[in-house]
Amino acid sequence: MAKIIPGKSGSKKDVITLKASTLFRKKGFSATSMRDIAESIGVEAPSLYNHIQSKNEILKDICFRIARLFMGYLEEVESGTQSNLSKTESIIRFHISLMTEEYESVYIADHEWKHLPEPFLSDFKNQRRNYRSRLAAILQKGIDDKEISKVNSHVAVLTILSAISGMESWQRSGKKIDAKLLEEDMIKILIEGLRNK
Amino acid sequence: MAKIIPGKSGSKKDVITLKASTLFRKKGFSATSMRDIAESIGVEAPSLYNHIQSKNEILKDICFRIARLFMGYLEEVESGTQSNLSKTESIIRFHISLMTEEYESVYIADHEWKHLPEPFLSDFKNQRRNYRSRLAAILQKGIDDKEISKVNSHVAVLTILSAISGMESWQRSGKKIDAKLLEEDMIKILIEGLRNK
DNA sequence: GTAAAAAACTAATAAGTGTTAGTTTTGGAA
DNA sequence: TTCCAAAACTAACACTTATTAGTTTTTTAC
Repeated sequence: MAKIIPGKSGSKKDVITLKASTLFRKKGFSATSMRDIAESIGVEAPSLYNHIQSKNEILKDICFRIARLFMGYLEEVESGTQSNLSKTESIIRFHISLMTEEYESVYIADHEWKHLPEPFLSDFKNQRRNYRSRLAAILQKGIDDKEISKVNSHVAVLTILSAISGMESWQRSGKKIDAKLLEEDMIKILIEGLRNK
Repeated sequence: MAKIIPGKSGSKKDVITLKASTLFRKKGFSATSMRDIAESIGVEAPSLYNHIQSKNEILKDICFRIARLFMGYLEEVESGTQSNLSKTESIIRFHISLMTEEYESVYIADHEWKHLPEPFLSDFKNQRRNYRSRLAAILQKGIDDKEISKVNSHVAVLTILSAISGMESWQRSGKKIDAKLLEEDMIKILIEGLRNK
């Protein structure tokens, strides 16, 4: 009866992914059923299978799209010529902006990836590890140049990424704080915390 | 056949809660079945109901115990006479130490509370909000005293709590970094990021 | 050693899971 | 109008879910 109408979002698969993202973020991947997703679109559950292969595929698509975005930007920054502290700031800003623009997907890639089936789980974890150690390498260079204060670079990466990832709890909570202010204050705390004095 | 043997942990209910915590953290609350919990103890699922009321009760116990610990420490600090930056540091240190000592439970209280059934969900969210705004109040006083740099206090709270909450991903990853080093470096970044210059 | 209480067991329930099969409806092109 | 493919539908599958009922085993207390 009802029909999946692709909006500006693109294909019907995209509509499903979008609606599923909202639910995965709100209730978690495991607690979200295919019937939940179908209902939020206004369709019966089996109809979804005309457009997707499985529930897992939706999760996989979300996680790897986000991973690709982050990895792409990291590569851009790596080949740049700015100082390492400034490279770090660029990456933090990218994380924050992606978090504000696509926080449902970013949240899922951050918190629900553990439900990926193999071999995607291993692949994702590798990409994650790779990303973090390359970010740590940038920080380490900054530390060696005495531009960044002497801390364990992996701890610094952890601190940065976690701080940003927690933005989602603000995103949900009704935007009492202006997005730009949030970004600037968070940058201030993190960058001043890292800067060598 | 097998029997639930209460170790040093206390009652049999405590054993169940402990084993459940490990699974809830590893697989998530929804993806963990009562059979999973039972198996990890070496017992059949229905036997668990001699000691607990429901799966939800386990989650409730975990979340509220952690909430009580944090709230208790906050009250202690609030009534202290140290500077506000130093109060903040105490609280950060408490968070970090609880995270290293009881990271499974802390992780669950941090990430799985959304699966609490009403009215516990509302109660928990209220406590959470209350805790955060009281922590923000401490920071605000520090800002007014020009001891802490001028940032939005709620953003600062968010940054601090999220940074610490991310420690769990290190906890899991095989402790390559020494716990004390992690604590000191994280404190360094956060406190130097907050200190007024 | 025996009685009572605690805690395990098996069997079963009703509801929910992702997904498939087979069928009907829909929308666009000829 | 007719035809065809896309995409919806209903019915059903095999399985898993939390939990209950009823029973047997184990532990505790005397």
